[in-house]
Amino acid sequence: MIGQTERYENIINKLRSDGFRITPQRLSIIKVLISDTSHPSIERVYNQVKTDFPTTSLATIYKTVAMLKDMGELMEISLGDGSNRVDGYTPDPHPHLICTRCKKIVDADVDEVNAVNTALSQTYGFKITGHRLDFFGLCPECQNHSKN
Amino acid sequence: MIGQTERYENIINKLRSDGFRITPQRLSIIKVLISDTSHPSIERVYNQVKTDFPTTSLATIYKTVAMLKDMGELMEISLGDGSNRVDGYTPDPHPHLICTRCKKIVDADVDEVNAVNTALSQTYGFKITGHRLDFFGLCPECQNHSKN
DNA sequence: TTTTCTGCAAATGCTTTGCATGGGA
DNA sequence: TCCCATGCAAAGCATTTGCAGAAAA
Repeated sequence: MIGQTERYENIINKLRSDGFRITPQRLSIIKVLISDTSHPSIERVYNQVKTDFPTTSLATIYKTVAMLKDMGELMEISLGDGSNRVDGYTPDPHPHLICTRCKKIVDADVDEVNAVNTALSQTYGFKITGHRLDFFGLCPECQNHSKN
Repeated sequence: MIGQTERYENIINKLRSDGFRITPQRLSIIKVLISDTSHPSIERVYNQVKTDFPTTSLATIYKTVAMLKDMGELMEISLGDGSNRVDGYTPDPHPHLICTRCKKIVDADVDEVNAVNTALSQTYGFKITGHRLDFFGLCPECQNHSKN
């Protein structure tokens, strides 16, 4: 796991070498994405960026997120109910634990995932390039006061 | 794994005991869903049902699919690109292998998934009630003629 | 100066909803 | 008969697109 500052520099350099322009909006969006560990919605990213750039539009957020996604710098997480979230904090694939009550999303990291990956490649002949592993359930907090 | 006929009966009985009415449209939709192994889109289900009931509306398909989803009889699979598919063939959670080139979806079944499940519960304290495991990559066929 | 990016607004596409009619129970 | 279900059309909503002006290189 590399530091945030280094990661930020890397992304900027990649943008530059890919011929993309470095705009203040993009810098702001990248900053928010790599520092927000809460798996924010696009709307939430938008609101955070707007504190820097009040004139920023939602469309720009969408475009930049799509660009970074193409570059492999972030993942999209789709909740069960149709809504989407962005995970730019850790670009490497990893499972998510999604609390169906409070909608909290926790990054999980267990070795067994690699075993599944290997087993699937060998059994089905797929060349796996990515995965989305979402586990739905109740987080420890919600297991207690979940009388509803 | 139970037979299709038995599964069909089970769903009908469950509908009845839950106070839902048995309509020819519902029967037709259920038949299509539990027999179609291709992980069809809603649109595809719609077209198949229309051969039985030409007057069927998309809205009815959506409503029935939502009902069956609530009953736990089917899953929704979200492809990377925003489009959704329905998996009503096997109601038990299982990983999907999604080919990003030809959009084929393969049901996978590997023991290692249970190990991941257990590890997550123990490590993070979540009470896991469901999961959606999508692996993206290239199927064996597309690995060959994928020069594009 | 050239070309890309931004931001607005309109368009899109999937899904849901309201409501009058039809049809199970 | 009573209500739920259907099907149409309209509404909703998140996301995408077109385009004129702004800004990076």
